[in-house]
Amino acid sequence: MANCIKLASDELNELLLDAVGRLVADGKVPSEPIPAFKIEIPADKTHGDFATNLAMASAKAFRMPPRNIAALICDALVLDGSCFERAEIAGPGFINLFLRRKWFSGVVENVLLENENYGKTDTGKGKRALVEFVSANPTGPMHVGNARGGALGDSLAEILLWAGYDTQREFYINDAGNQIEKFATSLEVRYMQHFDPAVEMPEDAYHGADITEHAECFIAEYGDRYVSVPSKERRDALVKFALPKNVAGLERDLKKYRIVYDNWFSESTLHKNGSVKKVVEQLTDRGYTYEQDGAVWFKATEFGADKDFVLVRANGIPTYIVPDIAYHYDKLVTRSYDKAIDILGADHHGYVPRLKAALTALGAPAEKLDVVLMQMVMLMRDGEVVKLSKRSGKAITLVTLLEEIPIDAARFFFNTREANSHFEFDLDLAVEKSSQNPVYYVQYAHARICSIIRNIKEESAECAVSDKPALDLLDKPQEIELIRHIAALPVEIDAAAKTYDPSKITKYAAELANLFHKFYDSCSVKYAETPELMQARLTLCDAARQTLCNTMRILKIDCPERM
RNA sequence: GCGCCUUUAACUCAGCUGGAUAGAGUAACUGCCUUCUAAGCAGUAAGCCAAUGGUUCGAAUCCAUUAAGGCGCGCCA
Repeated sequence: MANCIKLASDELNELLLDAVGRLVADGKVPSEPIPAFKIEIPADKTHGDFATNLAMASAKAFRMPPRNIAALICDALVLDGSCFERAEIAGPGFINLFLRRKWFSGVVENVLLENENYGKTDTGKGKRALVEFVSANPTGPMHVGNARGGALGDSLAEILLWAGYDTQREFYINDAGNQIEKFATSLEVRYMQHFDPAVEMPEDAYHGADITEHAECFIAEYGDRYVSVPSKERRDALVKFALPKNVAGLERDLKKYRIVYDNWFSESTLHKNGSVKKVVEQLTDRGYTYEQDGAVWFKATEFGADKDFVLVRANGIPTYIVPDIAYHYDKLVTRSYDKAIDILGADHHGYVPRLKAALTALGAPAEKLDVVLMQMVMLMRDGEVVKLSKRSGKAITLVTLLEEIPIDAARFFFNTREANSHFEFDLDLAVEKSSQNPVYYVQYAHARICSIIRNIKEESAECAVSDKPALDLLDKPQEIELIRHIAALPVEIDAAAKTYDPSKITKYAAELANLFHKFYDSCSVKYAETPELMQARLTLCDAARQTLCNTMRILKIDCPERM
């Protein structure tokens, strides 16, 4: 039987329910429904391995003081044959439970049995999930916000995989619509400027150097062949030339960031196969649209949104949200994912209810769409905010960022905060004093463990005194603490998957590293009192290494064996 | 004006669907390498949990109001 916190917690839940059931049967407490109660892991270790507020939560229902109820429950608890050794009453009526020594040895054995799979759960078994993230505009380079979204989305997808979901990563390419028109205009102007400097770039077009480069490459290949053709032909040629290069660039840069997508989904396919048109038609057929000032509006307020919005402009061109609706309809209905997750910037928050309203109106299961809103990244340099501006061409791009700071650091750092918190990214700190970054602390722990194992294996070939290490020799507080935390990985992964929060995993990793460093400091492996103890500790080191390595694999961070 | 997010130590942030003396990392100060990696460990100092009311056995956590900051509210995406 695999030992982990999750199973112990489940077992405790049953034991408690049994005990209360007996009390009710014996008439010691009134026959009332048992109120919801919590089983938690106390922060203070003297409060046991688990604690429950059952007695306090049921005080009202049983009309008795919490401590009296706690005493009755403790008497009625049958711990024989369970993984618990004893129960104590504490504070205002908490019941604290202590695990048996043997349980801890089981944890270590289990990690080494499961190895690179330790931590995986089957919570999402049989369910398909899609995580869409970054989906940066292909008209220009990616910015720092995309760096956060990338680290977040990619780690989240990995967490879902570990939690048992059949998960895919997807990038949505906005290769149609107004942005592409603007892209075309920008390219066209740069192209024409080469032959006639008097041509001016509109204020709202893209002024970046990348546009000029594209134009120059185009000229190198085609020369003035497109100067005197109709504008449409020229624009199409330029876009057809530059856009695939940009998309390939996105793919290449993201790969450098260790992000590889399962799907690249083109918006243009939704136009070509008629899905976009169908959205408007279907909403109209169902009577959810109306005309006003020559535009087609969707009655979003009938589906819980704050206001109606335009689907088709007076000029006959649909707004950006129509292909988005078609796209999400495709995820939820055509491809029928059980879970579709979008990672979006917080500036999209008003847009989410509208999208969902339209999906609901189309009969799609909008509740299967979960949007993780990510707050802005504030870049700080010299104590001042660095403003991001795509137009100025001077914005810090993802590529520049990754040239400045190690990828390990970036991926870890962006996942140290919840998506929902504003992120202050100190460039000076990340660049100059990168050793302060917690990622090094975690990697150092891994390298240290490897070093210990390496040393012992080199020096004493006979380090294995028996096939089955005497793991119950591990009883120092630092050893127990370490094991307890190792045992928590599967719960932590489930929690991260449930709340869509990879920062739980970075916190877990940092805590694990910390507990290892403490263990290292007080429990020598090489100079253990007996060979048996040395072997037991060596085994624990290996389990800690494996656990640390697994969390770092989730975050796609290197596990260095030497530092 | 309306909506979303934020406000906890000097700085950056945790605090899990209300629970036991409010935590961590930086920065500051003090110890610890003639033994496995000191990128480490141990310790000290540092808080009116933005403010005020409310809900109850119990609130940093839930509710209301206020204040400060960020972001939205387009026939832009």
